[in-house]
Amino acid sequence: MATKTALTPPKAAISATTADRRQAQLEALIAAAEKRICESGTLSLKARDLAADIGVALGGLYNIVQDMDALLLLVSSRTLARLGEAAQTATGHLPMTTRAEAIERLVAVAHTYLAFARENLPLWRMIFELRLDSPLPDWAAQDQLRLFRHIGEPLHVIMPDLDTLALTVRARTLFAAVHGIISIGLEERLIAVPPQKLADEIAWLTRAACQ
Amino acid sequence: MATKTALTPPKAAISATTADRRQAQLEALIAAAEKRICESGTLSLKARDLAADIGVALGGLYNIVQDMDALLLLVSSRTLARLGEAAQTATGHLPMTTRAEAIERLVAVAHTYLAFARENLPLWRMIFELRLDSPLPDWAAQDQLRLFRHIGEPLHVIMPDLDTLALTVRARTLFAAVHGIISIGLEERLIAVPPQKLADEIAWLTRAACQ
DNA sequence: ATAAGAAAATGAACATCGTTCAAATTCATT
DNA sequence: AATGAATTTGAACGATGTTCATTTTCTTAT
Repeated sequence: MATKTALTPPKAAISATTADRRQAQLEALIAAAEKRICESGTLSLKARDLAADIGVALGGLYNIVQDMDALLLLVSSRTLARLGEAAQTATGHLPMTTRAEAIERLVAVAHTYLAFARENLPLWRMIFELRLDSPLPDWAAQDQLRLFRHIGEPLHVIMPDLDTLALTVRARTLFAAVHGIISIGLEERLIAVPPQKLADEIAWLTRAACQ
Repeated sequence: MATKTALTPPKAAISATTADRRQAQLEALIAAAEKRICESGTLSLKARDLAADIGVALGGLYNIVQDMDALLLLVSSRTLARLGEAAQTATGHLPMTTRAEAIERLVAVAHTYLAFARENLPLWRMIFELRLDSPLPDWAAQDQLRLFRHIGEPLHVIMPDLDTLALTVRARTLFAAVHGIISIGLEERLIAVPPQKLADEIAWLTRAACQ
């Protein structure tokens, strides 16, 4: 398989069209999955529907993607990338030279996270519902770690005494706390913080954690 | 059905044995489900296995319980009850007359929650993974609301200025924050707080929120 | 005690899934 | 135009939760 492909490097044009078709199929598949997840939730995402969406036989899905989990991981990665862009455009320009500025930037990051979760609820849920059998691939791990700079950098200004390790732990604690409030809040569980109070409570907690 | 049973109150002995058998079956079913969840996780809980466990035909399950979700709700309720007992025995005796005492009691409640989640991981996860189609029954709602007194009472001492509504919201915020830290932490996700630092970080956040 | 009738238990059948794989089809090269 | 490889197909498989006609058990009245 891999050796065969390696033996035909001169025929670049043909190899390219084949590979490009696969890539196009993959992107169509990811797009179809995203659309269906947004419209009906991850739970009702069905292999047969996706195959029909992109005009491929049922079994053809498994030529494009290893299995359903692999597809969900790709969707997840794309969602995380969009979250990163949202954080960058919404908070990247905010100053954080002073401690007070850094705190407000952290509040802004948290609010951006809330807004993103609200506007992408099914896709956002999927990220945390996904339970992989195999270990997380490196590229997916990098996706997640990169996002933490949006928390780590302001936090470094706010808590300058903490060493790198302690700062990492503290960033994760703060993220998990805010995530918990949003997660339970947007699930509209019985014991959830009411939706219209989420932003205030998140700001309160973030500021309290920074004092 | 219900009218029939109501029409035979004098035959208490017979009615009782029939009803008692159902109750015994139900309890056996719940116990079997708990055991299987603890051993292999909620995901691999199968109707056929449970039927075999309690010595009933596959279809017989649906004479005992409406469907799988109803069973999971019963298991969930039982787990919440045990969590309530754990909180009561571990923190019920701690003083909370002064503000400092109330804060430490809140930290103790959070640590009890962490310990319970650790020791009952699959059952504890199930509570939050459960997504019901039908609305939560009242008795299940009461199960959850009752638990919040363990947070609300100390919090009332710590934040005496807050009215009842604000206090409820604040209690839910604090719970959700701590829950988020534990939830992500015990899932051992990439971005989780490391397990051995969970207790410290939870204590830090709880105290920070109370200053 | 026994038969009739009600209640409960049974397990085969159904609809839905994700996934596989032998067969058919398409494509590229000679 | 033919040959051989690569790709696509969709029927089939094994699980799974749930249903329901049939069988079995139990209760009650004679």
